[in-house]
Amino acid sequence: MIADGPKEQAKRAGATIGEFIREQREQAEVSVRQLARLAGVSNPYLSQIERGLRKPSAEILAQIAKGLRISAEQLYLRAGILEFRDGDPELVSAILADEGLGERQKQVLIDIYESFHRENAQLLAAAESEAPETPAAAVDSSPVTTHRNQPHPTPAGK
Amino acid sequence: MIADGPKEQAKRAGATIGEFIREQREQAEVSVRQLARLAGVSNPYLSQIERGLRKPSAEILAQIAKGLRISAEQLYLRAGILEFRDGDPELVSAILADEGLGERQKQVLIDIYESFHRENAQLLAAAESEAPETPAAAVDSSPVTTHRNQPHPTPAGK
DNA sequence: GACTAGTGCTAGCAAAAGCAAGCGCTCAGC
DNA sequence: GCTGAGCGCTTGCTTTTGCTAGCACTAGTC
Repeated sequence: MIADGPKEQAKRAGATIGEFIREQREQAEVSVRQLARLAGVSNPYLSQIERGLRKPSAEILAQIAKGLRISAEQLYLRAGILEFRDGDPELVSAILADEGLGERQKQVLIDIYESFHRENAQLLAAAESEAPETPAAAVDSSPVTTHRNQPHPTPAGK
Repeated sequence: MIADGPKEQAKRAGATIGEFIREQREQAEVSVRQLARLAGVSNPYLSQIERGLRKPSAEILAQIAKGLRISAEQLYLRAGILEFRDGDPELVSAILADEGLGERQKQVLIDIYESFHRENAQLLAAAESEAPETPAAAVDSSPVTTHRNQPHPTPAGK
């Protein structure tokens, strides 16, 4: 499962996963201590993880994911525990092809997906017009801000 | 992600994963030393894992999976690192890989997708229990008659 | 019998993971 | 000024992980 060079992979993963956790934490606008408390890990250890000084176990990653309110798989992917699965170029097509969903459920999912995309695109455009000298920062901060403001649709499809 | 009682879960996982690895090894008719060599871990450590004396990291599990020629995800599931997911694991991966979404938006989509699947599974079960004498009518009225993929994630072995 | 090859496991150790205690710093309030 | 609260990080410790060296045992060959 580990493609090649477990040591190199782990080293790259160490830098990647720590940066990713920090990004998510900053987007959520919580401090190291706050996230550590939410996640149930020690704050020095979280700090070390973010700086790539430690390689956390899957269990710790799951706890951090819980604190960040994201799925553990996302952290596993970036930590190299799971592999990205290529193959589906179009998410909409994949949704439509899923035989475990009713047609209306498919439409609900597609609508939500597309509305997320539209909002992200609008925020990205607005951020670029406001801050043309820092486009990376604008991209990083936009999706979470949008998600916060968007009311959750209830899964009512039948 | 960890459902309940991380300590109890880990303890049960310790017994479960070790027994599972031993079963797979015995089915493959290889010795502890042979599998250890194939997997690139020490044979005493593999023996300890099988007997539940140690809790191996995801990296070690991935190596053992490679030696057993099974997917690492199977071992992760039994070790409690991954949880079973409703629906198509490839669709979940596609959502996670979509770069036009924020991480929390991805989580929202996955949650909704899974809840749809659970609803459909329940409706399918109810339809099958209600209409044993008219199977054709039950098939027509159910939103989804067949589910292509099993709830298990597909093996990612390469 | 001795020897070899293989078996699973014990014991002890080094390295790594994860933690608690505490540091120096910044900021707000008095 | 002082104090308290919060910040991220350092340090040292305990526990856990994963390993090496080696043991006792079995089976086969001479």
